[in-house]
Amino acid sequence: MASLNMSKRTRVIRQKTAKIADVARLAGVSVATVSRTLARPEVVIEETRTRVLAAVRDTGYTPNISARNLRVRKTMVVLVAVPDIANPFFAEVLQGIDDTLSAAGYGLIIANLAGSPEKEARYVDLVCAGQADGVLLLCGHVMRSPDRDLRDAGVPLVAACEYIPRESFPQVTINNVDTAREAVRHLVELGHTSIAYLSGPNFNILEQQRLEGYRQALHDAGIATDASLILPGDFTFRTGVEAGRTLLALKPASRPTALFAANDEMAIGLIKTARAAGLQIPDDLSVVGFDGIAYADYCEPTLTTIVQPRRGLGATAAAELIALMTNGRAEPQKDIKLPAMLMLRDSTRPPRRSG
Amino acid sequence: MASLNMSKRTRVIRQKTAKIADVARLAGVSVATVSRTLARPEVVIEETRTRVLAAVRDTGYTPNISARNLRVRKTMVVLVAVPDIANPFFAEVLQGIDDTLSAAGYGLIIANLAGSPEKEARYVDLVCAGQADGVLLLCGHVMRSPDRDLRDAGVPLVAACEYIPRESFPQVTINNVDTAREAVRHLVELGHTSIAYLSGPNFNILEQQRLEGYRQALHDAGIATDASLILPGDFTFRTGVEAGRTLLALKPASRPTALFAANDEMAIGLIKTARAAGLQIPDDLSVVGFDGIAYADYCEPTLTTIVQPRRGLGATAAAELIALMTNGRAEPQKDIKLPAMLMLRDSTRPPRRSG
DNA sequence: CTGAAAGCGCTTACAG
DNA sequence: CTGAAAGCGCTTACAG
Repeated sequence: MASLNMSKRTRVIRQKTAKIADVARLAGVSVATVSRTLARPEVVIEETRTRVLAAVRDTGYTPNISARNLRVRKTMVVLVAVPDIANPFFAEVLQGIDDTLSAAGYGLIIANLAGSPEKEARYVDLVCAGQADGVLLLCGHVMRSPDRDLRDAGVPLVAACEYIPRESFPQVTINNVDTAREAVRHLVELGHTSIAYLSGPNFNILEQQRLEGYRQALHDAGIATDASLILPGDFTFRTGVEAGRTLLALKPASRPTALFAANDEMAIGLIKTARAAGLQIPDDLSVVGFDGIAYADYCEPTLTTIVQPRRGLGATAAAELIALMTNGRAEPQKDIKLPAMLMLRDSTRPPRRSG
Repeated sequence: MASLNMSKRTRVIRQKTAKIADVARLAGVSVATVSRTLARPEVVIEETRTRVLAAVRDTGYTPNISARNLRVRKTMVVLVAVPDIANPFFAEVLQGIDDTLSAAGYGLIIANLAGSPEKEARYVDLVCAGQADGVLLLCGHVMRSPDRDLRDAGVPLVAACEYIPRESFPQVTINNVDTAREAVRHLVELGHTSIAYLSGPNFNILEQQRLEGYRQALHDAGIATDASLILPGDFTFRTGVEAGRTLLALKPASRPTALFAANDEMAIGLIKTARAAGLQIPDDLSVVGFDGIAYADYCEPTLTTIVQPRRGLGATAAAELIALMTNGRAEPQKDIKLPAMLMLRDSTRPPRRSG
């Protein structure tokens, strides 16, 4: 019994990992040579290289990264600040980031801000302590802690998705104004003249830009903006449902024939509510969303929307950051816009009594 | 002009960060005392502590984590292996993990396996190189590289969501068999006797368990399993749509009156297809899903489904791992089951010609 | 092409 | 209660 226990225990003991000195001893060379062989094999003569590589294999050696990092003052880690990791939109952007970063040998620390200043502060401190070589900001602001600002950390910063005004680091976004304008123009071209807007939260830059695009498109078409057609929302399904109720409460005659929602989730909530009350989509109401989440293609009717290049946004931002971390020097201000696409589906058509 | 350039450049220079020796000098103590003051303040007399803390503040000192890790042989990092980071299901589990881990001071490296053996191997090597203190497996298997197995890394492992058979580390899951059985029993109790099953991929453990639950429930009810009512799927919306078509191709008389889908996405795809062809849900066909994704509450009709405690799964698994990393010793085999809940919504009701 | 040695920034017995 | 010193595992000028 006792011996059985013992054998169970021994399995748990951490295997002592080989260090560079072990490899050197086995290969009969100095640690410097082992290090060189691994870093720049071409600088070592073939015979040595063969011996070292064999010793590496036999010992199962992998370099201790903490030690290397301490020595070269790099971490090979990038911090990615996301507002909410559970949001599928960011999950796909993260995929693009992860692909690019991990291919270049970088690790990824995900800072899920989740609206918590404490978490944000902790992550700022982490970066200031030199735990990351660069930061990718998907959160629409430069992170802060009570007594520090991420800009003081001395590592490159790149923003993506949510543009941060008045900053000099590279930013990778879509043109929200123009794209929103295109979405609304689509409704105008179908013959709609009474077009509502379902907004995001006022303070949000994406909301501000999409609202601006809506305004411009109406202006282009010579349609006056009607403040009563701007419905408040906050990007959640729930506020989409509420906006649907607001719309239903209007007299049919004064009801808009089309609506542009600042994101898909709200659009889908609104459609669901409107249909439940007997409104036909798109016959009675055309709806355009924004984002291109997977569900926009699953719902009933499928949603006409602006599809953002999510993986592309992530991958491009990551590539920018890698360039910065590698060059060590900040580039001149760089503002990269990626194309977004209006995806026509079943939720839009000309108004019933058009022309 | 030149001087303007110069000043722009200097802003970019990395601020030299204070090290422990700087603090020690300023406070007039040894580095050992600074280290102690930070690690165990009570062990230092008040006057010293005050001086050290002031010096820390004045220099803006934060410990270099690579150096500390090298010294104490810890990383304070946990690797989380997820099959697909873009899957909202895992995103929410990740939230629970992140909450628990970051509260305990651990960082999070997300290994997005994405079906790539190369990535998997890279992450295994990373852990074997001592870059993480523990690993959370959400991927249903113990990670491997061509020449290594994660079990050899010598760090604690904990699995969650997808049970891994024949392993001795803690696992945190729901009881898929019993829960699936409960879902099907609900259909039986409504009076259904012809109940189809829309499956996941055969090799997947979750699929196997849910299928088993389906079988048991039918057996409990004295209903013979009909192989023709088991429709193939792979957890994607697309295969849900295909299964919907298969169902529609059947003669109405031989069509099942209810269906249990191994996950929500397939259920929603199937419902959409069935409705488009004129089938009434739930009148002509009752549908139960599995998972409780957000969209199950948005779609039309809302989906009766098994809601998994996603954050709870993540948080519990993280807590287990922390315990293991802290104790340093493996616990006896631990199999934690969290309760999942059948959420009744609008997609189920008694069959038309019941009784 | 290779080795000896310094040093990255910390923590922790060991003395005192 | 505090300090001097060793050492964590690497990389990289500097010689030769």
